[in-house]
Amino acid sequence: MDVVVAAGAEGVHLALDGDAATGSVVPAAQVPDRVRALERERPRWVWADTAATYPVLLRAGVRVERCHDLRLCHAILRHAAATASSALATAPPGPWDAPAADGPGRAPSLLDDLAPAVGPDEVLAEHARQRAALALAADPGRLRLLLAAESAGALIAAEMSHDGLPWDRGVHDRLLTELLGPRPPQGARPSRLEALAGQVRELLDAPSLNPDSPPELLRALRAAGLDVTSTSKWELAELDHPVVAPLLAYKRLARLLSANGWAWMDAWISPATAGRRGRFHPDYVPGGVVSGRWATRGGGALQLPKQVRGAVVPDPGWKLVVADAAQLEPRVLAAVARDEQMARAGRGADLYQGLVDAGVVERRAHAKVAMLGAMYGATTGDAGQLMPRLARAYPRAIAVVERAAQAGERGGTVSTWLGRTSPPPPEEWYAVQRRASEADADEAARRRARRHARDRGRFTRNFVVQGSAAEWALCWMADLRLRLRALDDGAAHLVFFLHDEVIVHTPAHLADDVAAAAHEAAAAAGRLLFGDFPVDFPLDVAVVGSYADA
DNA sequence: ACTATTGGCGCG
DNA sequence: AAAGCGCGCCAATAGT
Repeated sequence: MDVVVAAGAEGVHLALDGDAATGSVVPAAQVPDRVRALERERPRWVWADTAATYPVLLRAGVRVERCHDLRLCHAILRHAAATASSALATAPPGPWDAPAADGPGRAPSLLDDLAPAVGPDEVLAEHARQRAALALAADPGRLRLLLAAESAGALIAAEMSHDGLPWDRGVHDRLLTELLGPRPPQGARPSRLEALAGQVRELLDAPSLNPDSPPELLRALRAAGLDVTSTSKWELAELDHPVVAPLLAYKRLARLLSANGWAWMDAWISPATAGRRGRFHPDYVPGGVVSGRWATRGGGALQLPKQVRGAVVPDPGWKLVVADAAQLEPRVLAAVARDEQMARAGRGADLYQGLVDAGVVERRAHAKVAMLGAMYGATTGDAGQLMPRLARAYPRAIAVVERAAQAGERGGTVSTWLGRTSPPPPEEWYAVQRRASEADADEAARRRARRHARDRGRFTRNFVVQGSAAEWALCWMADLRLRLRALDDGAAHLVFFLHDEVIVHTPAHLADDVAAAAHEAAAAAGRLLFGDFPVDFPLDVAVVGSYADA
């Protein structure tokens, strides 16, 4: 059963089975109670924008099992090759093509969230357009699954933002103090950082140098006789000079301070209360990356450095279950390509070791660099050298990424396993190609065009793998969420997601059940996407009292 | 004084 | 200065 939810001038419309005639209009304040009551029938909630609507329900203590997010699904169907001829895809841009509005904090009420342009009639119309577009697809099952997974992801993102990642401010402060020195007054450098800056100035004989300024630092390095073209740590690490060690230490600590220092803690970590740690509330953006990966807005949740993960600590009596999928992308590639040989290499817990055992490469490190090179489009270095051996051992898998790269180089699009289609190149890209193919094009123009073409090829090559892996991860997480809801009293809940890794916050006595659920969900996601194709998705799972111990 | 870009680096 | 993809964020700097 579908229940369509849409805000109108007189109240919020709730229509059963997409039929406006059977619907009712209720004041916004009563919506959470009505949703709670209807949820007992386990409907699929159809609404314009989970990020706008669901936080309101969550704040009222209401959770739902399933939804269909029209905005996210519109974006997929609008660009999918499989629905390219639909009315939805061929219409001029409309309200559904607007980017996601701001995050969870923006929504004072259901009524205010949904612009009149997307009133009840328009919501019903869009739902109908999406059904019509799906009906047109040659293989609608996959797209249907993608839309369900994307929508489930939207629910999870809102729930995780609402619940927050448990965070111990005391541990965080101790970490910072040990590494940087005590918290300084506003604007001042912490003592340890200031000491390192002093050493750098001394060793470079540059008494007024600001080491945070790349141009200044580069000039000082060159004045000291060092042959560098940038101030990046890769280049600095090559040098043999006493300034290298303190400078790299400075950069590392300066980064920690600016990205995840005390100011960040004050801005992003809510205070602890009795028996409960503080919380980090990231603002996730499902579908925020073209490949289907999530992005975040503010807080940098997807870049939490290993340095501060010790501050992620469960509430007293609770545990963190940290689960990540081992070598997800190559396994997904094997499945997408139906490459049984490569899937066989991944039968154990370590696909890279599997390549060694199969005699494809001598060392595990080579297997890793070769696989990454195949998926990212490496042409030089170790990765480039190893490509022919990989292609000989796994021709089907390599053919998939090569075909994707060729499509991109020609300016075409590619699609993931479930049918998310890559964006076409920007107009500028075509202009560059046209210029190079004119009769009087010079060598520079042709080189430029070839470089653009290869850049595009690497993007589409990676898109099919990264995007299909993102689909597996969404299915995994959605399945795990349902298992957690069914577990005991439903207390265990997802608190973090990072592309191929999740963290569940759980009462300690349920931790083993949660770990088992994570494994079961991984197997279920593999079957859901790839049927009986024999590919494994093993997890590394740890039950810990700190994220640093995972 | 303000906004946009750049260099650099964190994560997968 | 990364080789080889995808992001977001910060401080400094360039541009207006």
